[in-house]
Amino acid sequence: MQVTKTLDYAVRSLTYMGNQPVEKHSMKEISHEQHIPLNYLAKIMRRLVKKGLVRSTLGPDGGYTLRKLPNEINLRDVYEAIEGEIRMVDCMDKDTVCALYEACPQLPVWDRIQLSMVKILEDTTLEDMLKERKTLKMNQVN
Amino acid sequence: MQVTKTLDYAVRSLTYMGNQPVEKHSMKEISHEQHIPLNYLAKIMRRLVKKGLVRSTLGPDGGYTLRKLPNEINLRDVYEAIEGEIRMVDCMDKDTVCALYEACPQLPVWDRIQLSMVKILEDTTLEDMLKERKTLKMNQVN
DNA sequence: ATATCATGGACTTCGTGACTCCACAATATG
DNA sequence: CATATTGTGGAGTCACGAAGTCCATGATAT
Repeated sequence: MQVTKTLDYAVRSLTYMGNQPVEKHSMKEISHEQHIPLNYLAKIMRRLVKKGLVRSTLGPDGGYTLRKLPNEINLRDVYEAIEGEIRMVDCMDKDTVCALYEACPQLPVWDRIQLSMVKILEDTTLEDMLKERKTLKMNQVN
Repeated sequence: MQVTKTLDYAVRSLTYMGNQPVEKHSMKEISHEQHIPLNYLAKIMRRLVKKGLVRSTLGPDGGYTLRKLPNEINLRDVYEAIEGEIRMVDCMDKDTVCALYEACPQLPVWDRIQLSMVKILEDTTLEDMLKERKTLKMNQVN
């Protein structure tokens, strides 16, 4: 029930990109600015590319660009790009068979929690997070 | 972000006990009825005893008894007995220092999710789960 | 042609979930 | 009192996945 470092890295990379005026960012830049191990970041970025959240260009002056606007990328997309489908318990997988399924007392609870979690993730875009951060910063200054 | 088997075992043991007319249940009985490895169940029960959810008696005819009524035991108690304090990200730990804490864009989101999860867990008692199960069963029969 | 970027795979390390095993302590019953 | 029956508590095993490293390869701007 914990947020992995990998997911944290992904979110940080994306919010960083969304917050910069420039469009293109090299792995080196992101790695350095966000303190993420370069080689590990490479693996993370590939998943974001595969999911279509980010476009990559090769060669010198290559790098990554957000494929959508920050207000069009929600956290559910990011979560699923990194962790795969959201599933609180294995028996929620339709391929898994559980003898108790029909009468399982727990399932409705985990389902409720999962639904509320998914809703919050869906309702939160990169832009929301960046706005919230700026508000926090202003509060800090005053 | 998954429910561990251990937590599942704990919940199943408790709901099983809460659903039986008898008060006392041996590890053997619970293990057999709920298909939980005996030796592993022993470790789980220890945590429930330590947290005060269950009382244990030794010797022949010994076993475990719920210390409260099923409507007085909520899932948060069970969760924390098994997994410890609920915390989505490590930086929510007050002993952990994070340089970005004040301006972290993600923290509010994980916090919202954690709060909604805790609320659902707190609002759900063993009795709630058992009632829900019975409803499900009836639906199944009809 | 070469330096600079991302890609993709193999590999290592470490922690933890899910167990097992066993010696020990308490206690009910004959 | 002896013994069988129960839970206690600690050590140890095993597999898997998160986190991270390394490197050969492929694309491309200059």
